[in-house]
Amino acid sequence: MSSFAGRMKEYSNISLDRFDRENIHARAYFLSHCHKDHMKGLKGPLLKRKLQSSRTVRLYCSFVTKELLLSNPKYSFWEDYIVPLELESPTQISLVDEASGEKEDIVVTLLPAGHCPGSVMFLFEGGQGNVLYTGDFRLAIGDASRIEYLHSGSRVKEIQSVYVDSTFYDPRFYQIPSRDVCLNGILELVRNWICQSPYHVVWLNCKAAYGYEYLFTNLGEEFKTQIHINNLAMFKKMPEILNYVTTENKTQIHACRHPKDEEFLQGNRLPCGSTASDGTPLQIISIKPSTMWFGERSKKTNVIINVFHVYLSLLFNFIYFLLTDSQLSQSQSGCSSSTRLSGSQTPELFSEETDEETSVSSEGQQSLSSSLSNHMSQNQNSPVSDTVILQPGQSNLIFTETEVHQDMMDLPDSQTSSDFDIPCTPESKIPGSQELRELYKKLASGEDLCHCKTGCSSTSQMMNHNENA
DNA sequence: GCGATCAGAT
DNA sequence: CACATCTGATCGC
Repeated sequence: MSSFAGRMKEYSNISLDRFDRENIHARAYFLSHCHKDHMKGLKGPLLKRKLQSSRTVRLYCSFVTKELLLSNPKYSFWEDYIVPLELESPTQISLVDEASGEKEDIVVTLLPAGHCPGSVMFLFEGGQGNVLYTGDFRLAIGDASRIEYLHSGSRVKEIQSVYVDSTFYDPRFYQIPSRDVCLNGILELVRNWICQSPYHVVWLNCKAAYGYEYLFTNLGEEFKTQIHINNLAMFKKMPEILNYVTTENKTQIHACRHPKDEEFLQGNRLPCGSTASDGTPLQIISIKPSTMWFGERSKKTNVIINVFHVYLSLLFNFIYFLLTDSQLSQSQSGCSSSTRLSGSQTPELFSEETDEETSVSSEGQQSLSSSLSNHMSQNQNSPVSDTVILQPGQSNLIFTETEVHQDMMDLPDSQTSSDFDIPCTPESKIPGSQELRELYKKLASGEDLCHCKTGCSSTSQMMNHNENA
């Protein structure tokens, strides 16, 4: 769950993905995507009243997010207060204090985040520098380098702070399979199941509101069918999705939901209630698309497939791309800067120093060697800082998820602080701190990293077959 | 009767 | 315990 309080230090009079408490008084609201844990407060009466009394405050999001939001009647009061923005189209926004008339202009650019339909990252440019808020995102290697608005000419823009989804900021999530690998695995699995008889059906156990659409469209296209879902309202203006979904239940592929869907499955029934008309019991394979391939121990789910988030090695790649390269271009272009890169050009991410003062974003000069592991430990009875500076210069990395894992760099040799074990991705291993160190050095030296194994088509790599299934 | 918060669940 | 929710109990207005 997102633990981000809603405000960024550079532009503190706007709120993102949080709309409760103090955020109500922001001069503008930004919604990165339409998942509930990023919408806290968004249907609250306090916010509703604020909208009616303000002449200037608006909610900014993508067109698709607006459509998804308004398809839920609980949010229909937003209709007149949403300003949808095109992707990759810098837009100037005036942030007005209605009491004093004081005004600040910023330019915002929406960048596709690859997390679910309509999901974006926000790039803000203004008097307090360039700031990137990623929301939840799932990019592949190389994607960031293709985003025009992260560049200025041939160089990467200097980014003051990155507010980043850190859900999988943990060595145990070093590798998770790519979307393509997952999709191909599902296609193969579904093909081998539904070809057996008309009574062999597939149930996709989709927990979140959005994010499975690429599954629906690909399955629909591959098997020339539609996928049964509970209702179509949210996709009514998205024909490219609507073509592949239906509310009629005569299909072999279902993604329907019911509060008691587990009970339905016990009785060989789908959550939509459908059974074979001639009384033949359905053979149901249940597939759970989730980032958490290990979370289901209840015998109910046959196969778990992962979706949604970026994973650690890619996160490093992304952060490296943003932070180091912009610093590099800064020094190369001779811009005024107090920054100097060390000889190796390798940030001391894994320094053993214990200088606490480097942890929080202080003004002015910062140490070249702020330690990541320091920020992971709860010494001095203080809460874990969600700000980590891992870069020479002024760039900050700020996590927006629940908590930063305590034992980030402590595996596997000195496994002391972990209260529980998370199984590794099937057939991948946990990288030790030495391996991570080397990975980071490779990233810093600009080596191209590709994690595709040759011939990695095996579905077993991504699927966790439950023995009781 | 609604919202906020929390425990418990998948 | 993590995902992204959803449901139900309890408390306060």
